[in-house]
Formats: sequence, C-alpha cells, structure tokens
Amino acid sequence: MRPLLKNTPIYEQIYAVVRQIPPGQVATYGQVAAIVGGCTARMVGYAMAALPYDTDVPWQRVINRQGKVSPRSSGHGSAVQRQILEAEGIRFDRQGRVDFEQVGWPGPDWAWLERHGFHPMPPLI
DNA sequence: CTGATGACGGTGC
DNA sequence: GGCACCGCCATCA
Repeated sequence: MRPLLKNTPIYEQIYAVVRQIPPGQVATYGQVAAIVGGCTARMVGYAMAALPYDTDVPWQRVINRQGKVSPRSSGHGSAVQRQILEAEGIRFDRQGRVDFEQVGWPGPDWAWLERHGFHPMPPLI
C-alpha cells in the first residue's frame, strides 16, 4: 500500500493505521509499515517510542514479529504493555509470545483504505 | 545545519 | 528454533 497523502508527517500516517487495530488484536511493526507504505518496521518502532504518555493511539497493540512485546531501552514499559494486552483478553504463552493465528489483526478494511486515500500497491516486477 | 536518539526485521549461520 | 549482524531515517534540541 502506498499513501496518497503527501504532506502528512509519516508518523501521523503510522498512528492513523495503529488506531484501526481493534481491542483484543495485535499487529506487528512490519505489518503496520507495509500498510502505511514507504516506511520500515523500525520507523514504526520509532514512531511508537515518540508517543506521549496520554496518547489515544493504542500503541500496546503493536508488537514484534516474534509475537513478543519489544523490550524498552529503559523503564518497565514492556511489562505495562503486556498487562494491558492481557486485560484485553490476549493470552501469552510460556515464552511470552502471542498466537497470531488467534489474535493477529487481519488489517484495515477496504472502506477505511479508500477514505484515507490509500491505494493498492503496484505489482512488483 | 548537525548530531543524538530510538518499541525492527531479514539474512545467514 | 535461536542468535548476532547490520541497514535504516524521521524528529527534535
């Protein structure tokens, strides 16, 4: 997917996508990046780290590809993140991982993409 | 303008 | 499956 909105700060586009993740489901950094287009998983991580404490963006629903909450460089924010997710009904296994088959976010629906000016990624090759 | 700062993920052992 | 490398770049002071 590639955004048509040219002047929106990339972080705002990332936040717009993250806000679509419903309670009880999780997405990976790479998944969000693929939907936004033109940005990498790492950038999504940076965008999450830049959020203020009182944000309305459900940052806790974005985890890494391993199915685990990413460790923070400082503080115990990852423990808080896990608690919030468990409160939403998400189960973690012994290794602290979730089951994407069960709680993985399928992605935004077509209507939402249309409303936000996204269009299908051009075919590779 | 310059430099510091981060919540990743693909690849190759 | 796990682990170590390494590329990566928008923001902000």
